[in-house]
Amino acid sequence: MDQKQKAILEARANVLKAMAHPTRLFIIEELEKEERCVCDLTELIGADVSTVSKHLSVLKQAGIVLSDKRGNLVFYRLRVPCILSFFGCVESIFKAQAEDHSSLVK
Amino acid sequence: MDQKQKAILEARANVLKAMAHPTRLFIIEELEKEERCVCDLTELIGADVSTVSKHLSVLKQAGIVLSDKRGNLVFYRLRVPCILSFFGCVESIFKAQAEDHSSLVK
DNA sequence: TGCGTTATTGGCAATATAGCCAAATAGCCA
DNA sequence: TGGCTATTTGGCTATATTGCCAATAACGCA
Repeated sequence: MDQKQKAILEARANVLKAMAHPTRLFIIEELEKEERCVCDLTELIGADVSTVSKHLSVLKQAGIVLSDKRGNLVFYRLRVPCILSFFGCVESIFKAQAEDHSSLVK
Repeated sequence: MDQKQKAILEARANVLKAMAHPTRLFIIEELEKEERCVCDLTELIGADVSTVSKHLSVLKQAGIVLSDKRGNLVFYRLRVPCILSFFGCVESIFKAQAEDHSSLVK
């Protein structure tokens, strides 16, 4: 693992780490539909505003979302449209697990 | 966020969390090429065997890899082939970041 | 059987993360 | 300006993660 490769792997890991939380995945799914203000997301998530704000800042730091202040509200949106296409693969992991279990039952 | 959705998001987050470490991403890349024993991976990574073993067990727990003991060696391989296709999207995040920076410089 | 090799597990210290409350900040409008 | 709303930040505690060393387990071979 040379230095350059290490840097690439760290950068990728940072993006994944930012996504690796249920609340943040939820936010990503919501923003996939349309941009949202912090207040809407807070309502949907049902946690403290400060908690939601911190999750958003993690996503922003990782380059996953962009924010846009308009008047009193801050709107967030996805920076790249592809994030969710990620999950075809993740789902195939679950499928493989299910198959393994069913073969145990046989 | 109902209970069912929450469970799905948690399951996905677990897979991402398992991937979200430079060493584990490296392992995934190596296993994409071919299966590997713990000793080879340890050599390539340059950490303590116990550390590598624990990373592997995180990947296994998450359903990302499978292991196979043959004689004295334990070989690991990817459970699903698509893991790395993940990164087209991640890379597009970096690209977007680079573009933003260059537009600042203008 | 006993030794050397490979891998996993337990335990520990250092560090990072999550979520809440409270305080600070920013913008609107009367 | 003063008060109201929306958001971010600081501070705290609880919990999780990382990586090393030491101990244990599993296997092959002399």
